[in-house]
Amino acid sequence: MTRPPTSRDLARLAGVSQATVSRVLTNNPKVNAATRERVLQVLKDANYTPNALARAMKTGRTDTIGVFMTRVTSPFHAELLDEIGRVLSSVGQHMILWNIEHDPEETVVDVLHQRLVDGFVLTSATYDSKLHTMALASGTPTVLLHRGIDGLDCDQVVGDNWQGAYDAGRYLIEAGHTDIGLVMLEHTGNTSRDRDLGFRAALAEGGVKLKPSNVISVGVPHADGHAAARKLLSRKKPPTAIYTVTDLLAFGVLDGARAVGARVPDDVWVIGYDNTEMAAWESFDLTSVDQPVHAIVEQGIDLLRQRISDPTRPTQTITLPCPLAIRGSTANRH
Amino acid sequence: MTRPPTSRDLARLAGVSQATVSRVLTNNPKVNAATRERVLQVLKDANYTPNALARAMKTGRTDTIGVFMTRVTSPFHAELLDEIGRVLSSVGQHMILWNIEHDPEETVVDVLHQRLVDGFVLTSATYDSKLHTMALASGTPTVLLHRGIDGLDCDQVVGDNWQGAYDAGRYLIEAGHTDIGLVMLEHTGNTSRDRDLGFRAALAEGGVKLKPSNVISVGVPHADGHAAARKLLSRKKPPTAIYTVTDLLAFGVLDGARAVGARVPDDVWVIGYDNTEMAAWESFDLTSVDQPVHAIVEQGIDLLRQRISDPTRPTQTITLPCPLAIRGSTANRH
DNA sequence: GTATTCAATGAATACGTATACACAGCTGTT
DNA sequence: AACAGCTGTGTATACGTATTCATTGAATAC
Repeated sequence: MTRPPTSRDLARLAGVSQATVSRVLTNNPKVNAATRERVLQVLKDANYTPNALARAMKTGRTDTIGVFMTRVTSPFHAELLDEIGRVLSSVGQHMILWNIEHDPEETVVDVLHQRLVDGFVLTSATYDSKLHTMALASGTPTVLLHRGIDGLDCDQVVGDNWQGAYDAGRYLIEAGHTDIGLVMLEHTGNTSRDRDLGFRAALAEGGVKLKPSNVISVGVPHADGHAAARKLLSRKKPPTAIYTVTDLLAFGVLDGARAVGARVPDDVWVIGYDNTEMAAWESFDLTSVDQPVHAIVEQGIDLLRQRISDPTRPTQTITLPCPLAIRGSTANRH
Repeated sequence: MTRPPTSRDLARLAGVSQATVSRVLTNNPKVNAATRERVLQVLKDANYTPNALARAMKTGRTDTIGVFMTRVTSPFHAELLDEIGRVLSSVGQHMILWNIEHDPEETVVDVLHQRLVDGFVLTSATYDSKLHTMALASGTPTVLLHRGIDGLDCDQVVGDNWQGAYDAGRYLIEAGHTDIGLVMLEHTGNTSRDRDLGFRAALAEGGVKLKPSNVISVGVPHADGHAAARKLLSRKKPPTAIYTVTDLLAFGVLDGARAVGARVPDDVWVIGYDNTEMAAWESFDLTSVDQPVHAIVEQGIDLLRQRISDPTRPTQTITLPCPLAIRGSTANRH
């Protein structure tokens, strides 16, 4: 098959007009049942599929959602992407994926005008602030998943980072820890910040002071968690618990602990954030604050689709609870 | 901006015809230099971007590549996806991503006819044999990355799995191992098979017999590697080395070893395949056969683009060497 | 000075679909 | 018997761009 058949070709075959074929395709009720049957048979025989481009040009809808991500190789991001793919597929939408680390900014901005997609999913809003600004300015329906921006007039679905962090802190306090390490991200953003503030709030409420020397700001990679742990645990009097704002950093901390000979949880407890699948691996067996990925994505895509069908509805921010998943890295002390 | 400006709008503004605007956009040389300047200025002022759909319909090219993957959350696949995104972006192509685990088969087949993409990248050819059959039958330019299919008339770029596995086996033999475990995948496919056969060939050549009870076929997940290790290592006389056909399984094996108290590499050596970033983490410190992901993707996309511009050129299969990356999980014995 | 080439541009069309509009045939009401 | 309403269908058009064709004016060649 060199050239795929068009609706006009099939109309001729079925002995009807192109318009009627189109009506059958769009389930237009104004078609005689017998005619519809006949046309459907012809379509099936020809193995016909409408040209998505032509359809999109006419209707202005592409059934495609643009997804912006960073660091696909990071465990949590991979799970997020996987879930986005699952949900979009289940509602019959395609996904165009852009990695804002690789794509030059101009490309990204251009895409907004090209009408290639019906809407945008942004998962790393804080990484590139220009992105959501441009997205909103373009008028394209947009939803922020996982990372939100306070006060932005845009649909958002995020985990309750403050609460999750607070619960983690409270858990440590109740277990009697008083010398606690905090590994946070240097770059500022809602997510990281709340995972920091909530934790501090719990400690303060429990009357535990967080020593400035116990707070370490690092970059994203595993190696940074590793370095932080070495720094914290090679002290004469190391903290008895370390909380990190991502699982990836926690994995690094666990490795760092191993490197300096500190036993987990006997010598030091470790808590991460995200509750990735890997946290359950025996190597890590990591207590972690769970992000309800499925619910975040499901509700986010739902908001997005609502906005696509009705751009005037008021924006909504949904915050979902993040329960603590307790594992061996914080086994109860005796 | 409710409706993005069209080339016709801008033509009016610039005092030229729509055709001239189009000529400027496509770098058609038959435009007066002064006119071109004037039009370009107007385009810039209006922040104009051509409608990608209309352009695609006219030219038959979408500048979009369709990528089919499975298990994005698997470390190697995530790295592969990341690299594909990087390379496509660098050549100005968009990426539509389908996860063939989530997308119903009919959807996948439909997409082939919709002309949404200029070409396909298949990264899990063996997982769903219908996919490449359909892709090729549709006449859409297609390249198989990472997983190839013997004798298929289709561009392919794969690592030399047989050689990589052979080298791994040879490395163990030369270190004096004689009781060796093999953890392979149950489902058949070129990749997994060659990673099996090459390894066996090395052992045979070295005069080492692979006990049937030392060969374990499992599924994909980490947990399966874990179970395999427990089975192998809880024997009265466990093997002194275990080779697995993926890093993910090797991570599971390392965890399993830890669970039964076997020390790595003192009691047992472990070798994986893929050389994922995680293999270098201290938790694992895994010796692994390296897959040249960057080269695979780079050359694969290159083949694909060549085929898009000239569909008649003969297909090509490129096989790239896979060197062994040696780490602590196989520290030299003394 | 006329004929011929050529550069630059506009007018018109096509890509494949969805849909507004027109119209034919039929039913049912008065 | 005439008219309004309804159903089903075809004709024509529009979406926004790229491109063929025709046209114009200028420049070159004799």
